[in-house]
Amino acid sequence: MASLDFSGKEQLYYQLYDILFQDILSGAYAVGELIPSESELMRRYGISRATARKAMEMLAANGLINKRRGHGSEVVSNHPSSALQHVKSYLKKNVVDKSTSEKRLIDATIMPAGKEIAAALDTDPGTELYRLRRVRYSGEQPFYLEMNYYERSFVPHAIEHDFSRESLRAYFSSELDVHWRRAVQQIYSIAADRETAPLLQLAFGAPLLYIRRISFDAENRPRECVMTYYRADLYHLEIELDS
Amino acid sequence: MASLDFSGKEQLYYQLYDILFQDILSGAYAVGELIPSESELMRRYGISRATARKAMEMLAANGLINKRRGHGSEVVSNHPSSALQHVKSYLKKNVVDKSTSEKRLIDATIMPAGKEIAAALDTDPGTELYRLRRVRYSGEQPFYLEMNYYERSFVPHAIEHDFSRESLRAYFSSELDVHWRRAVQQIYSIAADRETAPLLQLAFGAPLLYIRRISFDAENRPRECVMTYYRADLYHLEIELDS
DNA sequence: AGTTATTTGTCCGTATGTATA
DNA sequence: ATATACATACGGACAAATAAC
Repeated sequence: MASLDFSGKEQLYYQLYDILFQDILSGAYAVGELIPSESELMRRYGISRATARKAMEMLAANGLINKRRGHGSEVVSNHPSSALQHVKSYLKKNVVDKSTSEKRLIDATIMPAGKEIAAALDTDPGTELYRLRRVRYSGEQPFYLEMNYYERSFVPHAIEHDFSRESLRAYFSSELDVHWRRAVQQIYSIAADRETAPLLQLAFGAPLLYIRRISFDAENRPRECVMTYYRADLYHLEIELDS
Repeated sequence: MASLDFSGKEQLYYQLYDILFQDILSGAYAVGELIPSESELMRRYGISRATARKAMEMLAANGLINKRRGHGSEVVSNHPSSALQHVKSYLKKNVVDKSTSEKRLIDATIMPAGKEIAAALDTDPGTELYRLRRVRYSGEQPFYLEMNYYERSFVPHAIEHDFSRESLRAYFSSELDVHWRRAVQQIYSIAADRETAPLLQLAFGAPLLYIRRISFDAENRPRECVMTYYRADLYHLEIELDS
C-alpha cells in the first residue's frame, strides 16, 4: 500500500486526497461501497484526524463520496464533475446599504393548508402546515416579508426552534438532512395589499416584487413553499444567461 | 455588535458565517475591502481559530471572498449565486388567451442616448440610437410594451424596414449576421407612469413587470437593450433552478 | 536589502456530541 | 446499551506569503 511523503514538499491532505481519488476512479472502491473511516486512515497513514477529514471533505465537495454521520463515507460517483456553470440568478439591492440587517419573526403558527399552498406542496387542502412569517429589517427600515410553508409532519420539531435567531438553512441541512434538488420560482409584480403594506411601511398599492419558490427534495417531492414580498424600490432580480 | 449563541442550538461556525454573509450582502463590508482576520474574529467572538476558519472557508466556497495568505480575505462579490445553478426562464401568461395577437408599431425613431441606455450599451451619452416601440395586442386588449434600443451605426438600414410586419430576429440573423452569446436580464416591479399607462390601457400606478435585457454579441459587446413593460395582471416570469 | 508584524496555510492532539447500526 | 463513525470545537505549533518599515 502506498504511504505518504512527510518531507513537506506536498501537503499531506492532498496526497491522501489523490490516493483516494485514484482508488475511486480505478474502482478499488466501487460505487456504493464505503471508503475507510477517518480513524482507519489515521492509523493506516500515521496522520491526524484533521488531515484525514480534510482529504475526505475535498472528495465530498467534488461529489465523489457522501459522508453520513454514524455510518461512513459512501462512494457515490466515479467520475469527477468538471462542468462549469455560468448561469446565475440572484436578487440585487437597488441601493447600497451599509448597515447590518436582521430577520424579525412576525409569527410561527400551525395552520390548515389553503387551496393554493396545498397544490404547491402536492397535498390536500386542510393538511396541517407550519408557517413562518419573518421580515428582514435594516435598523427600522423593513426590506422584505418572507413566508415559509412546510407540511407539519415534515418539520416535526420546528415549532420548538426560534427561527428569528436560528438559521433555517442550518436546521434543514443539519437536523433534517434535506438536500434541495431543484426549485421553481414564479416572479410577479403586484401592488401591496392592506395587510402587507404596513408590515413593509409602504402605502397601499405600492409596487412589490413577489417571488414564490417551491423547492423539491432529492426524491423530487415539493417540500417547501416560500413567498417573498420585496419592496420594489429596494430590490430587483437579475438573471445571467449564457448560450 | 452581534454576539454568538453558545447554547449549542446552532453551530458556532454557521452563526458566524451567517453574520458575515449578511454583512457582505448589506454592504457593511464592501466589495474590495477586507473582512476581519481570523485572529480578529477569534477575539471579537471568543471562538477558536478553527471555528473562524470554517466560517471563512464557507464564504470562500460560496464565492463571496478571496482568501490570500499574508494579506487577508477580500470581498469579491455581494450577490451569491443560488446553490442551484441551471436556470431556465419562461415568461408565462396568467390567463389563457385563445385569440390571435399581433405587435403594433408605436414609432421607430433616431434619438440621442440618455445616460442609462448609454451605460447599458457601453457607449457615450448622446450617441445616436435607433429606437423601436411596439405594443403587443390581442384584439383591442394591449398586453405589453416593448422598446428596443440599438446603436444607429450597428443597424444602418433598420429605419427602412417595417418591423411591425417584419421580424427583428430574422433581420439580425440574415441581414446583419449577429449571433447572441449571452444576455443579462433585470426584473423589476414598477408602477405604471403617465406615459406607459395609457398605452397599456391601465390606470396610473398599476403594477407592471418590467424586464430589461441587454444582449451581447460573439465579441461580448453589448448590442441590444430591450425594455419590456408587461401588464402584471397578464404576465409573470417563471424560473426553474436545477442542481 | 533585510527585518518584523500580520495573515492565512498546514498539521498535530484532545474532548465531547450525535447519528447509526 | 455499546461500539463505530462522523461533526463540532478547543488548544497549540510552525510555515509561507505579504506588506510595511
